[in-house]
Amino acid sequence: MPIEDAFPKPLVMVDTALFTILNEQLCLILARRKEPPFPDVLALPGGFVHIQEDADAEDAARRVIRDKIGFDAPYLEQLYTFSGNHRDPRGWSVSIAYYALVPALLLDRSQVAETFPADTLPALPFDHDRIVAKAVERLRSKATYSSLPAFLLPEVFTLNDLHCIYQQTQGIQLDKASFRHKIMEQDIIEAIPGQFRTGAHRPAQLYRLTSRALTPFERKI
Amino acid sequence: MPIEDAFPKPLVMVDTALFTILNEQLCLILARRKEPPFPDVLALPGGFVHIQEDADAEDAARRVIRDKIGFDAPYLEQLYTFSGNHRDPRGWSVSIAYYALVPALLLDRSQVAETFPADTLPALPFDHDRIVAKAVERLRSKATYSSLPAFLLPEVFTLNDLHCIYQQTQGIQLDKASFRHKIMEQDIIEAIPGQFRTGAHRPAQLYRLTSRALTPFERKI
DNA sequence: TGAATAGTGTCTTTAAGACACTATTCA
DNA sequence: TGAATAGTGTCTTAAAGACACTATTCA
Repeated sequence: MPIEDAFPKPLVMVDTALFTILNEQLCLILARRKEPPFPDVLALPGGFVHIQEDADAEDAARRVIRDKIGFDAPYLEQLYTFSGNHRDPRGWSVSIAYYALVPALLLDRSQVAETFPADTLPALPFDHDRIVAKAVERLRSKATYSSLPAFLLPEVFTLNDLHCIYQQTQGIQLDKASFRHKIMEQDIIEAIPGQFRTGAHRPAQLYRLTSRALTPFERKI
Repeated sequence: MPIEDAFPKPLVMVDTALFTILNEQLCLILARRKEPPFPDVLALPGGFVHIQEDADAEDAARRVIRDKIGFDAPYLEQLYTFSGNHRDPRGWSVSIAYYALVPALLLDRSQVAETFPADTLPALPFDHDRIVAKAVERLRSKATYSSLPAFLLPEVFTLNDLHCIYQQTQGIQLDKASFRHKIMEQDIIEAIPGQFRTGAHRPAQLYRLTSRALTPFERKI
């Protein structure tokens, strides 16, 4: 018997924390479970790794997310791996958790998703509350020193939109002038020449990200 | 058939990057593999998760480390989970990677460990070079804004020891006076009253950590 | 006393934060 | 013209970095 078959194998799944901003609130997308255990209960979207189908765990997470919202999330990152005998009644399990950021605008078209404010979630099965806590912590932390919050916005946005999203992800007020100075120093966004959002009052310059990848800053925003 | 048995399970293992400082160089502890594949090859210490024995993956990592160096590492943290079909010839596998910091002093007593400078490692099997790269990156990053490097020192040390270890983990020179000012502001260490390291010249005040836990700083060191 | 390590004071430069100011649009 | 949003200039405070200085021990 090969050595690797001498050890009973744990269950291996991925779970995803999908963030979006709705009504100026940080929200999570939950899915109603179809299978036991906990059928019909709201939980983080997730599922078993399919070793014939998925190239790796990140691929499995992408599949889960596509099944749920119908498209790929603009930002996806591995969060943490949760494991042990007590987190799932089916036995010793490993959940490779991911978090992703989804602009609310893209979401409106798909009807499946149920969103809940991150600070008033329903009771979650398994250890999904631990996963959520860790995801929120990571998001808040990276929001202070990277372009991460910009992935919650559509491709084109104003400096005011960006200012608001940084405040919402961090949960604090940021001085408007200082925020603008610092963002412009970071070279993460560029003005779209001649394009403005018009509305009730003075038109606002439109911007886009200079890079599709996450950019860390030297200092906090 | 329960739904969870409908999916073939991946192999699940833990791998550990064990850091220490030897001759003022950042080093890793490697183990000679006993089983196929790659028997007798140097690799990161690791092994399958034992679901009857290990409470969770971190527990498995602690077991692997104890087997290797004979005691628990003062600092242990989950690093990243590597997965996929191509990283192990035995099939689709998941490796939950951890990194740990071990003071060289403790290490000298145990004979088993083979240490290598982190920048001149031998060729490693599987994707262990990726694991090492990620571990070094994490260590360097956390060294800039936390008490992490202190876990490479014995419990009692001088400010000069600490200064050196911060320079070695970050790979840059740090001004002595500025370093001392900033460390003392962080309240992570306390002088041991009346205790000094005597030697060739002026005796140096001895210090210890105020907390056994990692302390993050507001700003970079 | 001078070589070696330990430890401190202070000046300059740079960044952070606060806040008041100007600009442009529409009703 | 005044209300609303957009965008800028500048002053004060605090932190970062550089560097010269003092202190203590032993040979």
